[in-house]
Amino acid sequence: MAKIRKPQQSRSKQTVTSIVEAGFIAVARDGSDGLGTRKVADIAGVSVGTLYEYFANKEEILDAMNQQFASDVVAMVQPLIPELTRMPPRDAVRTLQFAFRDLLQRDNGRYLNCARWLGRQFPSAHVEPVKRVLSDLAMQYLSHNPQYARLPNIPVMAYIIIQGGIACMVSQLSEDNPPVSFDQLAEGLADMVGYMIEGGMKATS
Amino acid sequence: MAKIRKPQQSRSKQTVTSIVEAGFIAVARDGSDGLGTRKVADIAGVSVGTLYEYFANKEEILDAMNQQFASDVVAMVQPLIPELTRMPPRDAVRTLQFAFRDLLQRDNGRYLNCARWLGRQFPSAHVEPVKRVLSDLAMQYLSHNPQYARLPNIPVMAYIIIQGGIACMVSQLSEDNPPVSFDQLAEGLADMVGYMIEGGMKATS
Amino acid sequence: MAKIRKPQQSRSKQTVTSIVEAGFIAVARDGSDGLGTRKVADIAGVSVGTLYEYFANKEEILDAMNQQFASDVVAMVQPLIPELTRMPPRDAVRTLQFAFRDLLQRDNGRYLNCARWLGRQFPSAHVEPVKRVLSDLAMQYLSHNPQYARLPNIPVMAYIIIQGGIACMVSQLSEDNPPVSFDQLAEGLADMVGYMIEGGMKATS
Amino acid sequence: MAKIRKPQQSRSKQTVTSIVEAGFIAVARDGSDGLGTRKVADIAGVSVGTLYEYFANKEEILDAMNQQFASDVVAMVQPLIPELTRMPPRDAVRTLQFAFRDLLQRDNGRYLNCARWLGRQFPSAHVEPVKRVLSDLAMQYLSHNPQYARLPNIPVMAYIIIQGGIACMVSQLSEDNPPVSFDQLAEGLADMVGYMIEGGMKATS
DNA sequence: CATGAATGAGAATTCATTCAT
DNA sequence: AATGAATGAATTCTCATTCAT
Repeated sequence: MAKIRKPQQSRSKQTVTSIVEAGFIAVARDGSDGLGTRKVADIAGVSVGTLYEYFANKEEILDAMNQQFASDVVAMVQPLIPELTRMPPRDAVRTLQFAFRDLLQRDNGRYLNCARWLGRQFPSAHVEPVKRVLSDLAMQYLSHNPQYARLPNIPVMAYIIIQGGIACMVSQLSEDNPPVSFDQLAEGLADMVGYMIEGGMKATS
Repeated sequence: MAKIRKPQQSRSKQTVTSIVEAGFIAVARDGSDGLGTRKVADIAGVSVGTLYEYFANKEEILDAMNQQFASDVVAMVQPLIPELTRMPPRDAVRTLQFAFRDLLQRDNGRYLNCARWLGRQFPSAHVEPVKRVLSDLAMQYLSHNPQYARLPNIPVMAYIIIQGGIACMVSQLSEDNPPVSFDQLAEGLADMVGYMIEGGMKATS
Repeated sequence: MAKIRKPQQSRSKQTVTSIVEAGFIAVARDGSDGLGTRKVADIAGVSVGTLYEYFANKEEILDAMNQQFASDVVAMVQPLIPELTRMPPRDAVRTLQFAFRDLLQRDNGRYLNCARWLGRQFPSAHVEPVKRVLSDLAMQYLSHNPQYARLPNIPVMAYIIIQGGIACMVSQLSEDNPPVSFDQLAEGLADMVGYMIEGGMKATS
Repeated sequence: MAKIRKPQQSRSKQTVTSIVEAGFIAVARDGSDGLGTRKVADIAGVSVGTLYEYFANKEEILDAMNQQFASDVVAMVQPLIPELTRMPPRDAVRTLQFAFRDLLQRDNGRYLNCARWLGRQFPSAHVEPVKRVLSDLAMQYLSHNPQYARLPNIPVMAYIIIQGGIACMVSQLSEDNPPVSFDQLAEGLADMVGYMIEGGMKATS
């Protein structure tokens, strides 16, 4: 039953890390077919057996990758919150986008490739912390800028901006000949949020 | 080498159709694992051998599915254009969204499931006609509503609306407990476009 | 679901046969480790894939072997019944034992090796027909020799003779230097049954 | 090469014991798949490394289990001999059977499970001492009851009774719905021996 | 002495593709 | 044209055994 060992020595902790690492490299290299256990083990420089010492199956590797992504997102957003809350919406959106792009492109586009190839099976679980930090950001932003609190449909608009915004960024960054540059996209999204807020404010005034 | 026959007789054409059909059914039933050649052949009611008479490999079936999707999109949008061009932006966006939802959900969510499970490998090729018809729609809309032609950044905004909008819809329709209803989403996107246009118009006036 | 094809062409029926055949050969050659899918496929002269066309898994091959054994036992006992019922008990037991030995040693000890190596997992299922034919034999013997019907404990004695007798034969035939010869064993068992009947008859007279 | 230590200290002896113990527990729990080195080591509460300090390989653990079984049989039979030699045959057989059943069922059916799952590979070696004690029993019985010494075929009959009797007991105790109870079986075997002796005596008188 | 991380050959099973009929 | 039997490389996962610490 309790067959998977939690790493107890520092050597084994390193092994776990290198396997997850290898998972990212494999996806980056070979797309959605890259997550073969053999391939991952090879890249990690360990044997298949070792891989299975720490992960019950293929799935769990993907889970670990997810988890790492989620915590990296949190680690990126969290410290930005104070800064963002002091910006006007447009600037905040722009700033967040560039930060997000950097995250997506970090380590040879590690996360970008996952989003690209693994689609829906990538952010399968572990999205909770991400939702929490984004929700936290929204809350703090509103309490620092209470004038926006009377905007209508905040949850819906947030859903659109987040889901749509991320999709746009992933799409743009993945395309070989993107019809719009990332800067244009960022500016566009910022404008869009700006207009939306201005429009929404007027509508409820 | 030139082994794949182009179907020239009606029976053959029917076979090809049923294979592509089977592809959709398979994905709907078994997700991303559904596209096994055996499974598809079984569902189509033909033998594996027959399948390979018409498709050189697995890939080509997916291609054909893509192609059908693309032409269905075109077939859906094309006839709507005259109607849409006569609507105010908000209504046009809303109408388009509902039409798109119907398309995604047609035949037991055939296309929705493809977008859901096959991710980026689904709209791999054959997007050209889709781009063309959307671009056509935009052109015609602008020539019927010339006042919007001076909006800034139309291509960028279109990119955002289309990529982001589709992603939002697919996401919303795929979720088990979506945090926002489809109607709310449609209204939100419509508002967003509305605000954007109003804002953009003012900015350039 | 219905993935395993029932052989429809004569070629495939031959394939199934040769796979089961190979199962027996493999066990005879390599003991309990012989039932590897690869090994069996090799011996059968087919590829692993082909093996899995007809058997869902390893288990099913063993099942088929069982089934064949069971039907061979029935085919051996059935036609002997008329003859056996006309013999005195001692002779009947002896005759049956030699028939059984021949069956166990047929085809290079095919069944003997299975009993030897696979132990309890061999006669896992499909024993029903065997039980039926033995019970049939007993019935017919008693109705032809009604004087024995008043023997006490017939079911218990039958259990002992059958289970014990088979175990003795398998054991004797498997040993490299058996302490008793098969003929001695046969004679001994026959005597034992004889004494038992005589004793039992006297006890109830 | 001479790597395996003979346990010389009491702690080591305890370790060896607990490993063999674990072997029995593992088989009882998981059947023939239970004898994995990992599993045994876990149950024994030692590491795999330690296991290999005392046993060169899996085989040797099984050997040790065999050996223990053999010595337990001897330890059970030996002290019964004086008592048994003073009983009439029927009682002696019955007594021995119940003693044997107790041994098979001891410690949650430890030995019964081994006989059940490991089949022929269980009493692989180390049967010599068992044979010796049984032969000793027979000798002593005959010298205390010399009237039976003129029975014909004593070795053959003994073979049948022992091999057949054990098989019957293991079979009966292993079955979920045994067609005969253990008591019936014991009585039946006792009767059988009784009849055999009576018959045999008469035959040679 | 003891540990447990690491190994890697090998097992079962799948699946895209080919080919004889 | 159509069939479906056959293929075999590739994949996931296991387990007896070794070895550095």
